[in-house]
Amino acid sequence: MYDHKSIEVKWQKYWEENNLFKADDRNTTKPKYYALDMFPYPSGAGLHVGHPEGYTATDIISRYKRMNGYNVLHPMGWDAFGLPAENYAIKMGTPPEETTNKNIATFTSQIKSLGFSYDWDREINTSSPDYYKWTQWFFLFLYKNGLAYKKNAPVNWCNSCQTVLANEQVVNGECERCQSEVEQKNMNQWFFKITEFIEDNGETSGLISGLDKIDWPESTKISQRNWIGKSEGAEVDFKIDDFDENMRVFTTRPDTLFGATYMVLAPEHSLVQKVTTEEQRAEVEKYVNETKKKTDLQRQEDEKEKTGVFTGGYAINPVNGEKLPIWIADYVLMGYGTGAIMAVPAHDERDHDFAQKFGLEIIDVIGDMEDRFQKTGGVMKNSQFLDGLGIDDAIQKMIEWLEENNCGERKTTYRLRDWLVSRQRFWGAPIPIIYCDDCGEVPVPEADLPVTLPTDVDFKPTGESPLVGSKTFHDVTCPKCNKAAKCESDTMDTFVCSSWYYFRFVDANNNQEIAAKELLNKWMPVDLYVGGAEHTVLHLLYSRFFTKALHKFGYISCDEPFMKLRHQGMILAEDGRKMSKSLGNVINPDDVVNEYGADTLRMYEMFMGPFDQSVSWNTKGTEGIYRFLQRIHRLYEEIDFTKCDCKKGDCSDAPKGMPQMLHKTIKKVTEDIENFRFNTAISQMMIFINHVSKEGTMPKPAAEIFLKLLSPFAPHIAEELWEKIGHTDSIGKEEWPKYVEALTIDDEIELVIQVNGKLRDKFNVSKDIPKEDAIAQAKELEKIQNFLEGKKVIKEIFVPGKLVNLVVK
RNA sequence: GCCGAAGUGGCGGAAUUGGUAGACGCGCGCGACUCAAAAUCGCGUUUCGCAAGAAGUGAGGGUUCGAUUCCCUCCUUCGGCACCA
Repeated sequence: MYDHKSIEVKWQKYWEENNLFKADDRNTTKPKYYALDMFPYPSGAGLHVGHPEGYTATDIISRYKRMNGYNVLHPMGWDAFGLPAENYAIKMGTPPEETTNKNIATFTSQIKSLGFSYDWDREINTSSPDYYKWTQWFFLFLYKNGLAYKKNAPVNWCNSCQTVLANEQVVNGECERCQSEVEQKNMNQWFFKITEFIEDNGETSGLISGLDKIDWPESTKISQRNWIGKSEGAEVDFKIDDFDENMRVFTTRPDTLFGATYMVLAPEHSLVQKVTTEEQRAEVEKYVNETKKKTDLQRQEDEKEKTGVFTGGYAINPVNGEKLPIWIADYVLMGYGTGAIMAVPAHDERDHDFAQKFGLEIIDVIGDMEDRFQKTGGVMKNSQFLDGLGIDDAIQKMIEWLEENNCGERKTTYRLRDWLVSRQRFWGAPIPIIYCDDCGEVPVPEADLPVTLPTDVDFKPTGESPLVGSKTFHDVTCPKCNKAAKCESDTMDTFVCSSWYYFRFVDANNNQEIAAKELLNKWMPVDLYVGGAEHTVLHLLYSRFFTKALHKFGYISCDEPFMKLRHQGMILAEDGRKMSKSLGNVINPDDVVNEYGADTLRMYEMFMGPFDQSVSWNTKGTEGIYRFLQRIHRLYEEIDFTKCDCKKGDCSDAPKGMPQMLHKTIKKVTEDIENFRFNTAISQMMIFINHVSKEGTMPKPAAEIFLKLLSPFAPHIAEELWEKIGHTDSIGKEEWPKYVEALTIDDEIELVIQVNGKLRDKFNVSKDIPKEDAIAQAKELEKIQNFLEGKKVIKEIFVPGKLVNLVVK
């Protein structure tokens, strides 16, 4: 009987006691393989069935790679800082540390019950001082190299969470966490200079070009490129009429400069006051104030209808001296380009809408276009020295002209801004900076790290970090002059902690350095990284930035962290909706493990559908897998190997199609694992077992090979049956089976006969049948003759080993 | 609006250097075993049709001896971005 409970406990214990999954730091002969999961946030809800999907995939690969002779690093840890634990503290008074540790304990036992081959000696927890000491070290590393700086800046402020958010955490003008409206607020905040690495930086490949050398889903790369948002064009100076001052604009279409008919400033632009005339002042101020009150969300709601006000001022077009009225409008954003534009209503859709609404002039400067707003096709007109040129040539010529005449220059602009990392929260890594009245901003000396979180804290949010209220934390002495000073009271965005954790795994217990250099160079980069697609921009972009920073300053030799990336699809509830507590449709992995076992859960999640696709859970499907495992178990109990009469280890002399079935299975499973097609690997194993059941016999070598193929997917039952058929050591130590290509091809094939491309008949024949014989035999067939009657065969097509197609008329 | 992914039986899905559409699993039907049930095993299961046969991979066209696969037009769903000049 297949007793999954006792089997799974038995082998998990065996693996642990025999230290089977330790990555070997000292081995120099085996090639290394670093297989990494996105480490989870240990939430109070416990493990979700979505977690083991990715974990099973990396576990299959890890076990497979070990059997192929690799030295595998496969670690797990906890992304443990974050708001939920702190919010719980606010509500219930329980310290976040306590909540977090409790959740970690739950996650640990849940994950361990699934039999993943993690090297638990390297377990990390971002909220432990042993870890965040190095997060703080990383901050100082960036600071010392000019990549971390403080500035007063308008920031996204969530009034409900009482903290600043990164641009990436603002979704539709709302806080991604609590969905309350996000306000703009000026605050003094820490930033990381991610923009330094957009383009190649010395020897270090940039965030854009680096994408070309990594094996990631194309859609993820495109998202990253879009997020970076590179635009090439020019900045152009327009003289302001009556003032000795320039208004600088950014444009990607300098070719359309002769078509500019008005100018627009963002309402927050510093020139607004200056250019506004007395007659227009009241109206302008009213508009500016209205805009200030509007949140991003409201601005988006108004998207359809353009609004704006004429300032009364004029600017001079540098190419033709035209006087252009200067307007203010909120469709021009202060945060992008220069916060000012030249408007070309003939060739920009937004400017066109605006000009139509306010009756402004529209001058066409490109003819023969399919779409006037597209940058394709067309010939310049009404543009003096550009007339007759194509758009691309005109852009180049105009930029040259601007540069020669000192009124503009070539310019590339990016959407990506520097990363704002300050958070006014408690449950995060404290920023290791001290403010001294005499010495100013002083980094905490490395020897004094970690700056630990205090315990005398009131968690109620005040708009300042709860750390401000802690006497023990806040009051310190200046490391330079020893006078009384204040410690920075903000903590770091939790994304900082999770952007470098994969470096820590290579040397997780080192208390001298972030990780020993030789181990960084031994294990990095990560060979395979698996996790949800929701981290497409944030986490992955930040991690790449950190890697590039370390590379640039000589700490590591790779400049991309994750060579191969795969996303798992989402697992939906049986009803096709997202699993959620409120809908009551959540599947708890513990229940599945309890009822059917870890092997069933693992295999079912791999069998559900293509790995990267969302699929609905189906309880009947888990039963199907359970039945499959029971069937295997029964087969191995009942089968009598003494009946097997083949002598060779690869079963090439076994009877009844067994060699082909076996070698096809080895080939299919091997290739499917390599290509992340776990669902079809499993179906091939089912085909194999169906075949064997039908035959009622299986040669022993085939039985052994099959268990090896099964072992990465369902390791517990594989170990158990491996023992049952007489082995004393772990199946994980075996070598991965090899297939013989010639044995994967059946001697006899089913030759398909088509008439006019339609299947009419088929017959079994040797795979090597020559064309003439095949066609002659096909024509003999009764069914085929019926179709040929009274007609003429005008063409005969033969695909060796596959089909004959007779074209008749 | 833009970018991306995807549309195949009752369901999840398989098959793409163009070559038997529906592998494998679920569900369902029939049968065997059983006093009975469960489990298990066997057979069947795209639709219409008694059959021969016909239709069929979101819709419509095209290329081809042959298209789920390639090309064009369109529709739908999901995911991401969103006044980025």
